[in-house]
Amino acid sequence: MNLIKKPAENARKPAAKTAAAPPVHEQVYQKLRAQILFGEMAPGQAVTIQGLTDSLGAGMTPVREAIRRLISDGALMFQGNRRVSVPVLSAEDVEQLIFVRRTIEAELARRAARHAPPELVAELEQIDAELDFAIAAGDVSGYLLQNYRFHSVLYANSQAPILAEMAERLWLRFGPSLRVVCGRFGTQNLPDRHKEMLAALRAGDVEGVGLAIEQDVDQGVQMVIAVQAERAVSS
Amino acid sequence: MNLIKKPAENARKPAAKTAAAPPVHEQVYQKLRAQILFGEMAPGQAVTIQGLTDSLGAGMTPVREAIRRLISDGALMFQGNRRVSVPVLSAEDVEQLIFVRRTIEAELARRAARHAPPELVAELEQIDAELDFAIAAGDVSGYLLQNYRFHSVLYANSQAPILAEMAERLWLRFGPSLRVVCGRFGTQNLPDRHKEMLAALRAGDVEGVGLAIEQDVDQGVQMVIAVQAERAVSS
DNA sequence: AGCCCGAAGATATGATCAAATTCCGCACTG
DNA sequence: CAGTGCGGAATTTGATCATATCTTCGGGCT
Repeated sequence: MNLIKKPAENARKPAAKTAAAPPVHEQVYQKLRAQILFGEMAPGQAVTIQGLTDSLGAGMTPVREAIRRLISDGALMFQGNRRVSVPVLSAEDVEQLIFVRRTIEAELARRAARHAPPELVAELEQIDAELDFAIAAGDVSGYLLQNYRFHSVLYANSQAPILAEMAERLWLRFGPSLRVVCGRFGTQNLPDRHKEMLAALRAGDVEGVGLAIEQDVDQGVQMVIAVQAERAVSS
Repeated sequence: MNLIKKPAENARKPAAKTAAAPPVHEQVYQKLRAQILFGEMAPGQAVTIQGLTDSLGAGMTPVREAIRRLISDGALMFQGNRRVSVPVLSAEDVEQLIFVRRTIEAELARRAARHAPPELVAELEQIDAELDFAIAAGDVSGYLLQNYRFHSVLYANSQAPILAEMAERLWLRFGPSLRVVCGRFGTQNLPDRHKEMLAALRAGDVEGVGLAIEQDVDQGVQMVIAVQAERAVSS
């Protein structure tokens, strides 16, 4: 058997309730999720279980579970013959996704706007400022992170957890493509409607908030479509 | 590394390629999915891994993966302390779900209507006939199955796989509650808008098809809400 | 009532089996 | 003689299971 006894000395948990570490499969899921969401994985890239077991230092069962969840999320794709990869969005995919994103995210924005506490407005302004800073600095990762946070925080305050979760899933599908867009256009040329949205939010203009978010979604997706078109020409 | 190299004799499998059985975790997923979709599991019912490993005769790894997928689908719920159960829909849940269902399913119906081959119409008529038969016979399981098939076949022909998949997920959330509704009202009092929808489909009335499906969804959800209200009173 | 202990169940690992892709050498053809 | 395609072994990776450890829950004892 194994001669080396495994280091069990960390087994002594302090008597205080130290937030009970989340299970490994959850940690793996969150890590992979972040990697996909922020474009650390390219569309089409292959994902192997064994590769992740040692890059993340986890056993295969937790990695397996995380991958299944991400496939169900649409963040990864099962390629028939038991291979897994990061999906490449087709024009049809984008067309369907934009429909749902517009509907759901606009609704979430309206709901958040309907009872937005002042602290929420302040937090969003803070995030948007950091976003502008990242754009000015040409910091692609920072841009992707803050842009995500802006929407995510807004939706988390819409009192509609199911819709918010659906929106998060949709963002997961766009993550890899968004990174490609940034690589192509740089951060300078990525307009958003956050300022308009914040103005409407301060004014209590619920419909205006929804409209601004809808246009924001549109603009983001337009960039993806533009890059797709370029790719199609060069192929 | 392991110093003992195992011989690794290659046992050549018989050449009979008999339809390549799907992996166990997929089979388990499909079975559980069907059980939830057709109301064989009650809302609130606890689900244990070990219970499934022997009721389905599978190992725990495949069962685990199937459960994670279903949790991600919203068909099961992770109860914080490592327990898993069939979710109970709250009034807020239903309110959010109805919004998405109306939007997505109406859109799917319109897309299917836009290029519906005659065979599709025939197939839907066939299914609707079987549905009526199940209603007349008071066959709850048959009703749930055929009602699901009616929508599922329609959406599968909408040339929008991503939207169709989202619709399937939404149906999974309603499955357990629908069974409860049938138990409460019987099959006799479950009106649908399938006849109107088929008429519009035959007439090529795209908007009419969308409207009929929207009303069909509404009616189904109204029943769920009604039962919820009853429960709330009795609690 | 509070505490301890045992049982049931969940999490995680590593081993083992199976499949698929890759790679390499060989023969065949132009 | 060189290039090309084919077949099979070797390697890589996925799938499944058996097992060990840890958590949580509930019952019984003080």
